[in-house]
Amino acid sequence: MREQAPSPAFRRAEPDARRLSLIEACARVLAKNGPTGASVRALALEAGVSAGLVGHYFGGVDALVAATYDHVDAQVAQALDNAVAAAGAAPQARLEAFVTASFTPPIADPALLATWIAFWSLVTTRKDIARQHDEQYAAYRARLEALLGDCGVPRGDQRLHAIAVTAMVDGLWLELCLSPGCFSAAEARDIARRFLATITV
Amino acid sequence: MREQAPSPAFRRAEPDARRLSLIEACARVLAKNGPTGASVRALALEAGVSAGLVGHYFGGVDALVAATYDHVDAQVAQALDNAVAAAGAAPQARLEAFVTASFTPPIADPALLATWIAFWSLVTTRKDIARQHDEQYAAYRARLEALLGDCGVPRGDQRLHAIAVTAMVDGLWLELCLSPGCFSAAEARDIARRFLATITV
DNA sequence: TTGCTTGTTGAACATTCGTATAACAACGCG
DNA sequence: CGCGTTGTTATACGAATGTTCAACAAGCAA
Repeated sequence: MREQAPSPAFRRAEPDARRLSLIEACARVLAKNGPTGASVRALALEAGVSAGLVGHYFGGVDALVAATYDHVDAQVAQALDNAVAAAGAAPQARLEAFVTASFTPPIADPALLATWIAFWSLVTTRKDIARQHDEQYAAYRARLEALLGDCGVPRGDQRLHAIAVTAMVDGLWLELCLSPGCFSAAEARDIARRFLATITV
Repeated sequence: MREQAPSPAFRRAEPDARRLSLIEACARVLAKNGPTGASVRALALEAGVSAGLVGHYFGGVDALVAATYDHVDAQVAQALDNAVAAAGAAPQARLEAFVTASFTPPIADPALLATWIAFWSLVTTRKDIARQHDEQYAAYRARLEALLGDCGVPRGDQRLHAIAVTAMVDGLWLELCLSPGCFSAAEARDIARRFLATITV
């Protein structure tokens, strides 16, 4: 009878896997305790690792928050693409699906908002993060412009209309997360649909 | 020859005046260093008082941030009212002035955004602050509903239209502060004006 | 002037923070 | 099997944090 195999005190992980677990832990901590509670130690505890690893992989909390934003943004983009794909081939339906998906559970989630707010709070202070924000925001608008183009919106009008639609969606999404009782997701969808109708007619 | 009059080591202030100086200091610190840099000591240093006073008047940073939000929000409301008053008597012009004023310097200011973000970061965590947010947001929408009503928008449509306009303004204002290079304040005004035209026609 | 009230300070406290570093151990490789 | 690499931990350290509290002094009243 052998002694019980000594369970490893820790396991090595693929760098990407470890990074991901820290990113997911960061999202959870931000959602639960807000930016104030996102200390190196709290993040490491949530991820089940030692505090040193945060510095080892990201060098600081700010970079981890930026990486978390990037990761969550990619998930949102994926969800939006799925919604568009599920909408079929009609350009109007695809555009509408893209826009209204922001008010459906995977995306309209106060937990996501926490990551967004933590990221926004860094935009003013750090120039590199401001650039990251510009890029990811431009990518969102570019996808929207393409969908608008498919609906027959002239190229010259696409930019401003994309800015308008983005603003509308962001504003509705923000308020839907901040005070869910004020209006419903269905109402947000209605508002967005009516606004799109004024553009793509 | 008398000795130099000993300059007071500190001066007593009216409670309200002291509170106000702390609030203004909080707004400056938030704009400069973000929510992370808004510690009790940093705030007291900026206000030129000892750290103990923050606790004495507000009990903590959170309450001070909430008071700062309240103060800045009142200033914004004042600026909006001024814009409406300066627009004359025509309901359409008054509504347009109310909406587009958000994209003009006193309001469209990244320094203001810092206070907003710090406040938003507390909404999810603290219930009392969530209530404060709901109230101030409802007040904004109520003013907007009144202006919409003056423009002939039926009472039954006012609520949803006010939500829509608020979302549009918030989204444009947010993005204008976060990445000022993406589009101009004049373009934001154009977008808002066109959207209002689809409502009040 | 004298005394009282209380706004204000400054120091002390226990925590918590970020970071650096030495020791450790998991895992691939020979 | 044993070795070396390096991901990981644990510890330690100084700095910064929030909070408390006794002592002080500004300003008013008598």
